[in-house]
Amino acid sequence: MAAAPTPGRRFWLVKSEPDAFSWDQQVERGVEPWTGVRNHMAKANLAAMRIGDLAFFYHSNIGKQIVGVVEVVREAYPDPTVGPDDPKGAKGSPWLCVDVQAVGPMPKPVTLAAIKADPALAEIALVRQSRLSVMPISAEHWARLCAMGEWPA
DNA sequence: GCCAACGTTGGC
DNA sequence: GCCAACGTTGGC
Repeated sequence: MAAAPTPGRRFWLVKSEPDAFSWDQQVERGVEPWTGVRNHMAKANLAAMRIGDLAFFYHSNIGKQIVGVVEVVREAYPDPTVGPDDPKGAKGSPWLCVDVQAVGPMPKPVTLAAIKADPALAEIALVRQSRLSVMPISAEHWARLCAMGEWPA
């Protein structure tokens, strides 16, 4: 069961529309570059990720639930999907991506409805900033969400 | 399909 | 630098 979190390890949540990139695809590929983030706050969060950090994999729009856990295996580097004619990529610093590896599926996916129904989770960014696609999760919230999902580690 | 939230763009 | 218009995201 859950030992104390590794010191220094931080926790995140990343969103993907399963139509575009799903948990099943993440599992098939193992390691996958997390690309396409075009929001400065989300970019700052990518830049803060360290190898060994863990993130919930959340399906937005379809499912609206946490379906798995991934681990950061490569820290932030320039997003190769930014084209030279990308209006957002052309100016200023490049957009970033990280590589993540599937760790395992959430035994019991944690739905947005369940998260919203839990007063202890009322402050998480998933609820408060619904449009942010990469966000930090506190150790306390991580533990609670893991418990809700019956995550074995 | 609608709408709220919110980031971006462009006129001034 | 302000702010209205517009586009996008994502929940409902």
